[in-house]
Amino acid sequence: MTNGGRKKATIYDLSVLSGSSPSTVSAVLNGTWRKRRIKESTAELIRSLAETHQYTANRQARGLRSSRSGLVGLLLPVHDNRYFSSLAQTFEAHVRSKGQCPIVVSASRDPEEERRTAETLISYSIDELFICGATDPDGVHEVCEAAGLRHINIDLPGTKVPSVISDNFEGGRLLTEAIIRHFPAERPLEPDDLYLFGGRDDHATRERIRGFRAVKEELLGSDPDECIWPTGYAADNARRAFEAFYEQHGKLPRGFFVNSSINFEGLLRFMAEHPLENFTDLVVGCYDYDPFASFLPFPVIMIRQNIEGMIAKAFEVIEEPRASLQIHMIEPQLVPPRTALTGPLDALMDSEMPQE
Amino acid sequence: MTNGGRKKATIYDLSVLSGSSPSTVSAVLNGTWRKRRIKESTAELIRSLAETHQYTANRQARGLRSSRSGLVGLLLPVHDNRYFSSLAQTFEAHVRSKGQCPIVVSASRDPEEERRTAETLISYSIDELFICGATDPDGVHEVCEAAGLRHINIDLPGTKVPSVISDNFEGGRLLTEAIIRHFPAERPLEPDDLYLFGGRDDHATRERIRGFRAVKEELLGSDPDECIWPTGYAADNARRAFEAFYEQHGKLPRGFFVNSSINFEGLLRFMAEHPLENFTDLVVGCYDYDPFASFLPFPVIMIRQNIEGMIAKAFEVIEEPRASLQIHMIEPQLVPPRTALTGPLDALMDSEMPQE
DNA sequence: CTTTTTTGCACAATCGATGGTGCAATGACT
DNA sequence: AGTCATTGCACCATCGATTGTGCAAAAAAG
Repeated sequence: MTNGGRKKATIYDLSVLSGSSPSTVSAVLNGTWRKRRIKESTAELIRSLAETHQYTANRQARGLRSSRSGLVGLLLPVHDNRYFSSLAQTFEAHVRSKGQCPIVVSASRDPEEERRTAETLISYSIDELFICGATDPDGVHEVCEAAGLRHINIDLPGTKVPSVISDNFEGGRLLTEAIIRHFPAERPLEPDDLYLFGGRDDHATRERIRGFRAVKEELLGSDPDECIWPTGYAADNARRAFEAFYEQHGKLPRGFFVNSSINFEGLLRFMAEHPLENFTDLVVGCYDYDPFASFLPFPVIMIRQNIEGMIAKAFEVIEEPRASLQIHMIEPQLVPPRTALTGPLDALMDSEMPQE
Repeated sequence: MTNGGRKKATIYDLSVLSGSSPSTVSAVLNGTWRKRRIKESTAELIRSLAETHQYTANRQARGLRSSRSGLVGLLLPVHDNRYFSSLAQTFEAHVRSKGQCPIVVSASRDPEEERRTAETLISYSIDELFICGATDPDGVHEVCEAAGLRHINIDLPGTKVPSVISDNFEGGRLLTEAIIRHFPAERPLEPDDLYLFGGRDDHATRERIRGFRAVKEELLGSDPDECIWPTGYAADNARRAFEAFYEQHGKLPRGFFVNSSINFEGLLRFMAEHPLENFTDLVVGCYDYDPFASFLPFPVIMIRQNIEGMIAKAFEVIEEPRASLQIHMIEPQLVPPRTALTGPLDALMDSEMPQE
């Protein structure tokens, strides 16, 4: 270690070593030195000193002075789910490619927590905030607005700044239609055989339900209200809903529209406690994609939201100086059963060679 | 908005408004005011002003002064995977409960990227770093050491600071034994029917292989070298390995030990291109737990690493002033097929009530 | 009514980097 | 030789919060 082992070198250290002033050192190391007419040889000297002393700028100091931090925040409902973790992965790649540092935090779908978390991020002077799947996007907006922080909504729209979301109506339609058509013509699905479980009273769920009902009306001719069970996003709430249904009817519906992979986990929990034979005439549609779920022993039709598309669009829109207050819809994709799609990891993994 | 809409209030603003000095304001708002013998009524006044002006401390300024930031880092290989995203979720909860801000970043299992990422985090003066699944933990250690940053290894051990890892040998044994015993006595598994796929030359893989081989030797009497295929962690590498095997043998092995859920995705990719009938006499063991994988149409035995246990232990050890250079092993758990376990989300979701 | 103690707070340096401004030294030009 | 422009850099205030120190005013003690 060139360094004694402890404290990091500062521009003042390098200033002493190089015989230049701190401002010169600063200019050399942050790239503004040409503008300041620093001699090439001076710059060279300082750069080499920085190198040997492993200098890295203290970003808190820089951020304090410039009131920017190089941090870009992503506010998620939760981490532990393939949809949001893929979002995080993709977000990270985008932020890194701009030379900034991603900071991904979850707020449990709790409006209060969302605001507090945004406050915290703001106190670190983050440069931008991507608000994903927030229960109260406009609440978070106020916090950002008050701090003059650029932000954008993803996945669930707000009314104060632009949003980039999945086309949930169309996705709901696609998925519902695919479920219905998956049943053979000789044993067609009845209207009261197709239920929607999960989700809550948010924009995404409402739109999916709208698509669901439209297609049911269109293809099955009717659309009973009792086929909609919004159980919230917790897996265990969904499980209880399935249990309740099973108690009531002695069986499950033949067709399911499950509103998210988390709700789908509730179905697994139900299934773990009931014999497999009960699920031979079952088609599940899930609004989310998970590779393992796609291969379950009954037909699972999934919707994969276009994560790369949404993130890319969001970065595009957030850079626009005067973006119009608009909801950008990104088309999701229908995934037939037994399909293994590639994800954001596949872009990374090239570098990883088998050992030995 | 009490605030005009723009710049955040500072202690100087409050100092003017309250008629006290900035240092008094600071002391009141950071809790050290009793030590400084500030009058209760003064404190009260300042607190109420802070409230109405929505004051929040600028953490870059605080961090600069105190050379602490309140940020705690978690360095992951990747986000997009249930194991690591559960880790992130659990880590977040722990950090939050200490009143600090979690910052989770991934480094793609690339040693160079790992060091750079650690450097970046250090430049933000993070207070602690949890190094999870790093390809080169000791490389990251050097960076941390040079900056005087407390750190600890998780999941993959290093040699310079304490590590908290899964007991991979025991987990490997458990999983291998469960795979073997899952075959009925009348059609027992032959030694060359049980293969291990995935992983690379890291501590975890080596230990799992050691467990695998020990159990094979013990229960099946022999343990051919060609049954070990370390393909790296990329899904597509694993897929190619399965294809290659299939080419070569015209079938898959009857028993699989798959080294991670990411490798398991490679198996799915393989299966998507081959008829389902090929997989009737197949038992898969996977070193990772994923609820959907557990319900696949063939027996899937999984290992769930004790994430909560590992994180809790890591926080405990990292707080110890002079922790001994030790590898703490946390026992993983064998998960039989068709099991839906609860995860870190279940602790959160209570607050989420079904709507309507 | 002094002297001592306690109370309550203000002052000022500091953390590390940034960027506007000023000024000496050098070279160019008449 | 004298004027002017250019080069190359140093100086200093600043960002917002923290913290050691000092010192008046009030209270207690004598």
